Amino acid sequence: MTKDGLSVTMADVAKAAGVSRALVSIVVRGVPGASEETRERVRRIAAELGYVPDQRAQALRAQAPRAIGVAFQAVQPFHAALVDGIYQTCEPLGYQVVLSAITSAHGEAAAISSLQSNRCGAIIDLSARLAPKTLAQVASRIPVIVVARAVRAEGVEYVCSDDERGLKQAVEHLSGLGHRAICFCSSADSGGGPERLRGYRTAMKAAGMAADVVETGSTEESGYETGLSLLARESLPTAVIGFNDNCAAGVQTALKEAGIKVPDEVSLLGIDDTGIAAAPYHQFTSVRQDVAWLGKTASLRAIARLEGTDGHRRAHIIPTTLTIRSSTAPPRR
Amino acid sequence: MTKDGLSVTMADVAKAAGVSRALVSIVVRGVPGASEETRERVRRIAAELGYVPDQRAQALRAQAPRAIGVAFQAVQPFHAALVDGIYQTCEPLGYQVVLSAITSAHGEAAAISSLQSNRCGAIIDLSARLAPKTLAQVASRIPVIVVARAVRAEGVEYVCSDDERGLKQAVEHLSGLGHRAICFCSSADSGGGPERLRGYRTAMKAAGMAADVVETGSTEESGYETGLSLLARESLPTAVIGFNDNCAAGVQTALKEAGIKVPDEVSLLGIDDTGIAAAPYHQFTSVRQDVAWLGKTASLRAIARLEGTDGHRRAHIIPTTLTIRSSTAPPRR
DNA sequence: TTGTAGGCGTTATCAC
DNA sequence: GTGATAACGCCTACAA
Repeated sequence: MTKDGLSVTMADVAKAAGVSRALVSIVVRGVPGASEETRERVRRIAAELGYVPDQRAQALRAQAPRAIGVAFQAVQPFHAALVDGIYQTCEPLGYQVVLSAITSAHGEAAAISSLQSNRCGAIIDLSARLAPKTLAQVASRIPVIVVARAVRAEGVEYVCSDDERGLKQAVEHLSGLGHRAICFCSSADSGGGPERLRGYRTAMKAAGMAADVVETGSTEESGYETGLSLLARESLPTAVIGFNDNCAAGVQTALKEAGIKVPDEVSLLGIDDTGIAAAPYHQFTSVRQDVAWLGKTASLRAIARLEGTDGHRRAHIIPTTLTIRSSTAPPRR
Repeated sequence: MTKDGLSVTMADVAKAAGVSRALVSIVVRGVPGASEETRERVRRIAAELGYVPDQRAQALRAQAPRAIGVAFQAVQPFHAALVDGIYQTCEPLGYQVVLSAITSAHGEAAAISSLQSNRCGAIIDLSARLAPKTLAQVASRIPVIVVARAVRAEGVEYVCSDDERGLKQAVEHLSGLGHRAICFCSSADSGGGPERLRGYRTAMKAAGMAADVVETGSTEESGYETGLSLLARESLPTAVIGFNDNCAAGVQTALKEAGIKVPDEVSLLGIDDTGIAAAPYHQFTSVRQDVAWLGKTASLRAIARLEGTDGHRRAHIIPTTLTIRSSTAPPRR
């Protein structure tokens, strides 16, 4: 039972054990300087009292910051996977992960500011939408690593997938199967949007095909709308690349409702290779982003910058791979 | 430019402005005790230096904790909405929100422990899977509020939707339409699972119908599997209630693939009323959980317990409502 | 093996 | 209107 709701402190443990605070510190940290007997007794009393070291006091005392701040959007499954990867990399290395969510009530600026006031040594921003100038200002004080968006701002590093090359892989896969009419659902505003579009155009040109771009969004719903617009055409393309898996799923639903079979009549390709692509009734061929690698790279860069062991770099481009499933096949003659 | 990468402190501002630290404190907090002229100058210099108050030091100095800890799973869209609601309630009231993610690399116990060592005054657990005894132990030191799971543990409060009544609403809606063969996809292990099942059984009995329960999971994939198992029966039920919207979506996909039309041949009902249910090509009738209300209630309880203004209560049950869309209709004769 | 002193950044109290 | 001083909980020296 704690006294008056206040949390139990190191001094409480020391008093209860009849030793000094420093000794308690030695024991809980497991450093040499105490007899095994004392160690045992102090540990037992600490456990009885429910003592938990105060991280904030520890951090305040510490010279160098040992916390990595992460600004993320809770609604994004992609972010969830990245956060997981960041924990996996940072905690074993002894770095605390401090989270700040970007929500409607708590924007990106508030999230970053909260991370700053928690004295994080570096910030990983999974959803950089702020003006480059603003980010540069933050970066002049704390190392900033942006994930999944190519931000050109002074002092800001970014880590993202090689979207351009990913689209090239997608187009080459389809053209290798014999497709000549390949439509790309583009979403210019989304992260990686410009790169994906550029990669598509370049690859189509290289293969001697005419580009066929439809502007859409990154949601399943917008994919569905796009699917309807394709069905309204005189003739369907033989293959469609969704902006991402969500979008491809929406396209598929629209096609299915119209009785168009995938891949018999139209081949369908997603991007990101999320759980949706792998679901048994989708089985999309998809351009895979290596989320674990992205998270690990961002973490390691954050730590390197924090420790000052390494200078600033601008970009880290992570390769993509193509996961081939049953949604792509040669076109019907 | 900061010196040596160390963050700028109140003392730095004081020195640069040629005043004492206490005066800087007065200015940044906006409390009376400084001339408007000085105020202006200090503020300007603080901004130039990029001074941000150290929250950890503030908290250390403060007598009572003013932080609410939240343990959540980033992969859950439901949690994202709750976190949003918690920010919306806590921050305007002057409480800091401290997040700790529950991931594969960082389990529930680690998340709670991290919250404790950050000296949060109360913990909101969105994903309580720990043994009640373990939770009770935590609750003996810090107020614990569990969301979306009825946890019977000493000292633990929980806030959840009235799942039992929600299922009753669902069954009554269907029986009102004339359905007599209503199948429920149950997921006993998920949050609210037992309550939903109980509500279904009670309502079916009250309506004089035989219960028809299929065990499934909470994912779209498991719904798809369940859909296949229903198709293998001699005759389909005239209505199916998915364990949640994901599950219902999976069932729908399986039915559609087999050429079964919703709601013409089978009525389909989801639970949670997420974006999936509202999507144009699903349009599920769904039992709505009031996520904003859940988040607000959990936050207010956490604050009340932290401030000690209010004693412990056990449960807070939030009513559900039925959102009726086009996936439910009278059965075919 | 154990205890003492000092300081991390902040704020509250009290003199000036 | 302003400036010293102490204290929050912890850790690193250093002294006993």
